[in-house]
Amino acid sequence: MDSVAAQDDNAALPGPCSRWPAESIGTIRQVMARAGDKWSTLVVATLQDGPLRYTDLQRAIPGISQRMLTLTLRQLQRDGLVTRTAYAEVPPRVEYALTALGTTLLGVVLSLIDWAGTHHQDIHQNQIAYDAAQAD
Amino acid sequence: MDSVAAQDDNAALPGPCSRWPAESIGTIRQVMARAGDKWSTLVVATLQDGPLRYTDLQRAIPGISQRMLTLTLRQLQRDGLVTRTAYAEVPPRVEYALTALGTTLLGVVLSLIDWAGTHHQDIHQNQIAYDAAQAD
DNA sequence: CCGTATCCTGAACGATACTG
DNA sequence: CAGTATCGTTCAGGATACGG
Repeated sequence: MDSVAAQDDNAALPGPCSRWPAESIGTIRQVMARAGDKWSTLVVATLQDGPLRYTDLQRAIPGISQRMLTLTLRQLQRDGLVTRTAYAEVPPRVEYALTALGTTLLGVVLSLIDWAGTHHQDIHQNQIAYDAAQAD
Repeated sequence: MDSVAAQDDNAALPGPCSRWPAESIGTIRQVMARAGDKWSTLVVATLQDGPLRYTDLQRAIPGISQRMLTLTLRQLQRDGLVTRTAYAEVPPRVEYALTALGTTLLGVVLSLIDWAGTHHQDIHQNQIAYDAAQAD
């Protein structure tokens, strides 16, 4: 098992003259580590229409490795964002689903994805323009 | 300078689909690399009230290194999310500000931060419960 | 079918030193 | 003041192989 880096830096940082309340930095960072993680985001978004099995998730998310899928699911489960339900059958079946909390995150994630779809073309053009300007 | 890895994944994201259109994965990943990055997020959020100078940003964001601040600003600038304005004065002054596009991202980012503030306590409790269950 | 265990590489990041 | 250049480390994450 890899290190999971679940460190709790909710404690205040020593930085008096910050615009950001120092304690919120840790909070934001913690949330970003989950809500901003590309695999977590994709898994949450993929579960939006209902429970899915491990293999279904793997097929639904091209490019994810077994390792990262398992790791991501464990994190989400630990955070209470998804549930894992194993059915004692043959062959074995395991289903993952969003919790109520996970569903609240889904809203935010979908906003992000929506923003992506709306603006990625603009961004791409900006990048081309910027790179062209640098080439001078 | 670090590699910038500006890979080109095209195709628009049409809308919610039960399975992920493979071509949208790249798009999402690209956006996540910006909108989900902790430093980018913090910089954008810090610029919400108006333009700031390099040093101000550094003070406003505890824990960011010079290197990452510069790198993050360059990325955001390249994506057309922030502007860089240098005034030919003595001493030199450079101001960074959100573009219109950057402001649209700000909304999403603030949602994310809001979600963080609302639920991080729950998440923390879930983690404790999960860890306790594992300890058996 | 649903994972876990191990190895390994390259990218991210911080620290430090230097410049216009 | 506002960066750039370089180095060293850490670690995320892919590939692979194996177990329940």
